[in-house]
Amino acid sequence: MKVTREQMAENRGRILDAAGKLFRARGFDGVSVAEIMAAAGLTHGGFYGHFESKDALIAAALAHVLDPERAAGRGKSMADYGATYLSAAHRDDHAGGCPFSALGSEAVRTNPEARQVMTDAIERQIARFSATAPGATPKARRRAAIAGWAAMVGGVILSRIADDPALANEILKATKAELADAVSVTRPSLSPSPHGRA
Amino acid sequence: MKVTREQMAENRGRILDAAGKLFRARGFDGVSVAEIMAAAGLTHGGFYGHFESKDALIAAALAHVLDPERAAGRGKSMADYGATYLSAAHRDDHAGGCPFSALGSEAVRTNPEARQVMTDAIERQIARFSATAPGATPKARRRAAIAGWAAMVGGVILSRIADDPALANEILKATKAELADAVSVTRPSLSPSPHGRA
DNA sequence: TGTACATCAGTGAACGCGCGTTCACTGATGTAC
DNA sequence: TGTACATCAGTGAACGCGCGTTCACTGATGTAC
Repeated sequence: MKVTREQMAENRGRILDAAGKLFRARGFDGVSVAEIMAAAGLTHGGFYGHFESKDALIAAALAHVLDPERAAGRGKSMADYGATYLSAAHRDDHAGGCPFSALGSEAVRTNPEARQVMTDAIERQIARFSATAPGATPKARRRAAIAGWAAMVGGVILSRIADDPALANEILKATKAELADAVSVTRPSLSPSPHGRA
Repeated sequence: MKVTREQMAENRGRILDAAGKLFRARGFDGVSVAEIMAAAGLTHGGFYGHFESKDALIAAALAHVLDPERAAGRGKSMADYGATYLSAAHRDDHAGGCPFSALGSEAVRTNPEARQVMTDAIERQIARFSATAPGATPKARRRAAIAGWAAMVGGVILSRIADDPALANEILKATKAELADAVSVTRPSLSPSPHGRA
């Protein structure tokens, strides 16, 4: 049965929402097209009216989740962002959390469209962090932004792998603390009075 | 046709080698039992004489790759280890590289045995890095060891995702440089003359 | 505004395929004498 | 040391299942008049 154009657009959105959550929770290979469609309140046969293939959905779902218009914590500094990112709440929220920590090592092997979507998101994240990262020059701040982003992603992944809750929490806390120090501590450099944010 | 006990042990070793490489290169779901057996020079039917299931192989292959007796760069300081870890050579060597950067986000969803194997390896890595990480106290060094390890894992994963070679290499270089700085730079603290390694 | 009909979003059965796993069989091994 | 035979590692066909994808069909939509 045909459906209104608005209904169809809403259905597409629900497919993307469901795919974004399920992929992050269980991985690209851990979720079937039929499960995603069921989670969106539809039957699997209609899928190919919305997307060309499961691969195309992967790329579209990542673009949906990483949409800069909908990005979480947009006004936050790198330090604040890092504190939230490295929280137990974010670590435990696989389905709703960052796609890089949820799907990072799998994303390496997805299709070129999805890789491109993630590459753009990495560049955007670095550019955003560069504004509030520590350092006397734009170059130094960008460098700190990249290393900080790497520590966040690695920290959450390692914390999620760790079976022992104490170790898992320690990883989060340690990474968060080092990140906070890097941002707040004045690094000794050639110029004794740093020009970066104190 | 039966085979000598030594031959059987060697076959098991070849299965573990092949599984370790193929899983890192293509992911747990991206490789079939038959492919692993073929890579080990055997046919798939014999697999269940060596392992109870594919899940059991995943745990055994991770334990094999992460075996502390065979660990790479055992004598290296955290700084040296990080420089090698964050090299283009390691990033490009998916099959022979670190299982955490190759399989990190998938490992979160594997079986409890495999999780346990990886948890032990994380703890060992932290303990090892703690010996040469920067910091005035054991606590501070352990903290730096954890954050450094997180940055290494995250840095390689992000560099591998990045489709643009310039960005991919920049991520490696930036993370490596920040790590080197953290190790070499004397952090200002309450005590003006730091007790940690200079 | 009301009617007639072409369009097409969604349904659900069916497809072909590859996977993990099982099993009857083979023939070399290694033990008992 | 030599022989007879029970054991069992490896083979390859076969299994059942779930997956991505296709397709004939349905019936509400939305357009042409």
